[in-house]
Amino acid sequence: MAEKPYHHGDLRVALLQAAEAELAERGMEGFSLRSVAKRAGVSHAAPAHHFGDVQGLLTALATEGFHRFLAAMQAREATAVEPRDRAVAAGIGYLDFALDRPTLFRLIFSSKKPDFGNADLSEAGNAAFDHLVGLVEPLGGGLADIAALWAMAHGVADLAAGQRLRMMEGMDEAARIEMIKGLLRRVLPQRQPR
Amino acid sequence: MAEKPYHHGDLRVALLQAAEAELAERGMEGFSLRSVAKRAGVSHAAPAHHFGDVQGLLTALATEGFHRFLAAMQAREATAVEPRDRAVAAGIGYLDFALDRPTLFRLIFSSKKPDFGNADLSEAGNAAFDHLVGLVEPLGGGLADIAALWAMAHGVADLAAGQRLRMMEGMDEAARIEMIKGLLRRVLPQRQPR
DNA sequence: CCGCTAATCCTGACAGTGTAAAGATACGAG
DNA sequence: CTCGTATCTTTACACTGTCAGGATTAGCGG
Repeated sequence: MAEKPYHHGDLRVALLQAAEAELAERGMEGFSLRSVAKRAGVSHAAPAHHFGDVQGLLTALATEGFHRFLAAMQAREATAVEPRDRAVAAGIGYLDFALDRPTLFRLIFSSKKPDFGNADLSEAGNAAFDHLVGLVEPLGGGLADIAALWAMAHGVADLAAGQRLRMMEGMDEAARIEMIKGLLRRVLPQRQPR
Repeated sequence: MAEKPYHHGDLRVALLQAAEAELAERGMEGFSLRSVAKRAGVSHAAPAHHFGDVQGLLTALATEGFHRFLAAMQAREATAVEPRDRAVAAGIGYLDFALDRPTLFRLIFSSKKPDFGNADLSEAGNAAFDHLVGLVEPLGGGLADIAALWAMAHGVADLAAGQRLRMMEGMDEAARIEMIKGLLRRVLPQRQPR
């Protein structure tokens, strides 16, 4: 158990953790590769070997971000059984992720730094999208219904991540969730009349 | 008419134009103050006198961005008369702005670089928000209805700005607009029954 | 028209950034 | 045990934002 072993042993995941912490603290704008390396206790050029350049690091981080994003939706869905309730719950999970990790949310949806042509990242993103599609399907929804749920969930989440929903700040969490659920229900396909 | 007058004469607006062009070409991430200065044909330290630092420049640019954002909504509203149609049209204008100037849209809604505590910027942002509120008011809508319209319009616009709405890319503009109008109508307060 | 102040712009410097090249170290297969 | 190779460090370079100080000129009272 040397103080400073020349070989870290698990630098790749250590760098990803450090990058996420750095992103959470200093934000997407003030993100620094050298600072990430310092946080991981390693020289500033060490990340290059694992990720190539900063884009490679952020691409890997975004991939992990999409996995957590999907997990956040699924966690909320587990509390519901009816298809409509599950779709609404997924929207709440969408918001959860944006509130818990706003910078990761921005890295995934509003940044151009990751390489979205990367196979792993693309796959992770498609998985999240396909999951949303699968939620609308049992409701007999079409393309417009998928877009509706997605846009509403994303709109709420992105505004919340940017702290642009001051109207929500005065409410306690339960009331806030109930209000968002109401918004999401508006856009779901209505039960067929008759 | 000297070749290079020592005093530019109108450097402030020239820098703002250069900054906007730079933002459109290289994106929010690769934005460089020195490059903006070079584009305006001026030394790298010249902007400091007019804007202080890069945050000052981006704050001024964001302020102008909010004005154009509001104008984009109003331009679409002019084509409608009914209150409901006006609210829907505003949503289309929201999308117009995000598609025409995605990086400016991101500067305003997804960046932390501008100083949103700045009086001018704050006022410009509030004006846009207040305008949205004024659109929902004649519909008898409450707080939830404002949030609904805002979130739906913002969700569509932000996804479009990030080119995450591939389902829309195959459609011609008229069909796309008609689809978005349908999404926006979903969230507006329904006509009171009876 | 003169002269002075203040606004405007430039030059030079510094710390910090990402990345590439080359050297140091240690792991693991043979 | 040896040696190739993966891993990490050191060094260097161009670029960034910001600051200090100097150069230029516009504006204006006299």
